[in-house]
Amino acid sequence: MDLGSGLVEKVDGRLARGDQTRRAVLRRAVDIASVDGLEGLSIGRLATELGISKSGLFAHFGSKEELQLATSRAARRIYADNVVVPAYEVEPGLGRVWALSEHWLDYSRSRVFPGGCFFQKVSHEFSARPGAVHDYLASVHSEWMEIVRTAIAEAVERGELAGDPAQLAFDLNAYYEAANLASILHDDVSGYDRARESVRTRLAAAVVPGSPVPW
Amino acid sequence: MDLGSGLVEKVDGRLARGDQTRRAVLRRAVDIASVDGLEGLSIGRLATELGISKSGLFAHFGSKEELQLATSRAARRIYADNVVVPAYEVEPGLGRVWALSEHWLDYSRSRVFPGGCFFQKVSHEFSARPGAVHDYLASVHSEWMEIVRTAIAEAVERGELAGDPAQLAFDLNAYYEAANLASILHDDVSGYDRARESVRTRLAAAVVPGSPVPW
DNA sequence: AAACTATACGAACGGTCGTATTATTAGTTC
DNA sequence: GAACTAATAATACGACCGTTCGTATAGTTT
Repeated sequence: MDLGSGLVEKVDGRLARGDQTRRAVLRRAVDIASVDGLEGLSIGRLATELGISKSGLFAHFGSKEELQLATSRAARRIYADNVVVPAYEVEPGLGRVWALSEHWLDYSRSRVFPGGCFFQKVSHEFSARPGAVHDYLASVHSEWMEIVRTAIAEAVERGELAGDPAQLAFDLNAYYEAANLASILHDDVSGYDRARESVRTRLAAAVVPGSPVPW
Repeated sequence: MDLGSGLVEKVDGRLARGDQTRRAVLRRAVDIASVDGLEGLSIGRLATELGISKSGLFAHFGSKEELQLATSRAARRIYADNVVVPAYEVEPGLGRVWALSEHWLDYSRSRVFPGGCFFQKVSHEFSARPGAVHDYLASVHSEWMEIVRTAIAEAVERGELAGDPAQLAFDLNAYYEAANLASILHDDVSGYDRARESVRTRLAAAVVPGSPVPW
């Protein structure tokens, strides 16, 4: 997963003033959007909460859609930092698949975004609408599913797992999403234990006998 | 599942004029909300699309929140008619569990609501917000999970399935939801086959040996 | 026929939305 | 310190939001 190295910095590493603002805006924007969605994220509200002017904020993005896209890109970055990067520190194979699951559930449970998984929220919001935001969110979804599928495929290649990687990736991701929704909707974290158990059972059923398991 | 027999009719079975309007409004409202959410469902837009006045429409509900609640109740009715009722025509046991899965996936695939499952959409929209709409959607979610869990528990009692009904219900529901999102986000129905396969495999692993299977 | 109720209408309210234009400030460079 | 540029603010616009009000029309009841 390319994290995008486009940090706009001055030569000495300090951020230009405009980028500080932009960064602060996006930090707040992803939090708001995870609760109220990308449409509920209004420019006026965002400016008020940050104590800056609406027009000044608007000048950074040029349009509402660009703000939504920038917010989604910022969220992807945070998502990558909290889920993908830590899992990639584990050796490829079953261990990494397990790490992906654990980090995903932790990422949702610990409310890295206050409204739960940012992409769950806004992907549903834009799922049936045309436009650049929909397309970007669909691409992030595909990218994520490919990451899970690849991790599983590596475990299969190593002889630790058996079965169709795409099918297994579908199942694991389904557990994550279901736990995320249930926990937010009912303000109850028990869904994460359910999901963890589902992941463990599903993986156990696909483990090649004799392989060591990470749980 | 109580479908609510509160049909407001005149003695001869004809609907009063106001209820005809109300019914037409809600029929359109659930479709709009399944695409653009319950916040994207604006009173002005709804009135324009139906060719009636904004104020006349508004008088039927009294507030935006009441319209959202009425829309959600109408959607629940449609959901029950398309998923729960047909499945309940099958004898309790593994067959009914399978029927629930098949009808759910059909309900989503056939776009009973143009934006996919109404409750998937709006549950995410209101998952992190307080209010009566959130509470109602949470109760519908619980009600649905209980329906699935009970159907599974009946199959366990009959000796057709083994395992924790709540855990199994969590898994099956997760497959439904994941298929729904993937199919809408990517405009691709292949997720339904994935989900069907996941359901079949998951149930097969829980079937008590010797029991006949419905697939 | 008269009285009453249910239903729908048009106009307007204050507020917020996204957006555009213009002015003012702050930072950097010579 | 002056000149220039980048960043932020001020102000305003038209559109739409949910909501309220007063009124007209249709249906029902007496």
